[in-house]
Amino acid sequence: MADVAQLSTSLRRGTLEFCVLAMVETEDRYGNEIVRRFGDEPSLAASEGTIYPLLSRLRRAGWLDSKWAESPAGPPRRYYALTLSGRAALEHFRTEWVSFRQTVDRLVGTGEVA
Amino acid sequence: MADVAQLSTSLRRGTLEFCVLAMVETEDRYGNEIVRRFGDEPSLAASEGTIYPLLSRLRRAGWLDSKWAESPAGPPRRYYALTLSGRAALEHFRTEWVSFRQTVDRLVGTGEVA
DNA sequence: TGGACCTACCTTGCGTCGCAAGGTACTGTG
DNA sequence: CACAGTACCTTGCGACGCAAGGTAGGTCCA
Repeated sequence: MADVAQLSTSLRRGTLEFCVLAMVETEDRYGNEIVRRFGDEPSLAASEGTIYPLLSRLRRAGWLDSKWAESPAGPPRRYYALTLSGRAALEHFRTEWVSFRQTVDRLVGTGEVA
Repeated sequence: MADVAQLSTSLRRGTLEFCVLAMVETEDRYGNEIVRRFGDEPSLAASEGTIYPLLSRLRRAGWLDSKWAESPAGPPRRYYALTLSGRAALEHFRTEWVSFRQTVDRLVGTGEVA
C-alpha cells in the first residue's frame, strides 16, 4: 500500500515514460543526463534503477532510438532520440493526459471551487 | 510496456485509490456502487478485480472503515466510510496532486502555450 | 606505474499493483 | 426449482519501481 511517503512513487507510474519521451523530443540525451534531470524535479525524482530499465523498454517498443558516442571525459554514452512512432505516442499521451487530469481534478477536487 | 491501448491503465496507478477515497468522502458507498461509478468515467474505468482488492488495502491501511448493511433487494452490502487518517491522506494527496500535475504539464506540455 | 575517484552503463531480486477470470452466496421471479 | 440479478471476494499472471550490486572507461596525482 502506498503510505504517505511512497505516495508520489505510484503517481509517477504511467507518466514517467512520457516525461522521458518529452525530454528527448528536441534534443538527444543520454541515460545519466536524464537521471540527473529528473533528480531536479521533486515530484518526479527517479533513480538509475528506474530510468535504465525504462529506457530499454522504450527502445524495445520502438519509441526510442539510440546510438553510442564518445564522452569528452569518461566512458562512452548511449544517446537516445525519439522515433516517428515515439513522437506519435507522445502526441497521443498529451491528449490522454489532458482528459485524465480533468477527470481527477473533478473527482478528487483540488481545493479550488468547482 | 504500455502500448497505446494500455496507456491509461498505468496512468490510473497511484490516483485511483484517492479517487476512491474522494468518492466516499461525503457519503458512505458500497463496492459494487463504486465499480459502477468508475465505469462511467472513461479515463478511470476499473473492474471489480481492481476495486475490491483496492478497497481491502485501503481498509487495512486504516483509511477506510466498513460496516455491513442489508440491501433492499439482494445480498448484503459492505459500506465504506472515510476514517480520520483517510481524510488526512486525501488532503495530502490533493496538494501532492497539484504539484505533480503542474510538473507533468511543464515537462510534456499540453499543446497549450507555455 | 598504480591507486583513488568519477562517470556511465546495466542487471538482480523483491514487493506492489491492475485486471481477467473464476468462485460463492443471497434474493426475487416465472 | 431453475434462473437471473446483485454483491462479495480470490487466484494467477504480467508489468513496473527501485534499492542494491556489478562492470568498465577515463582522469588525476603522487
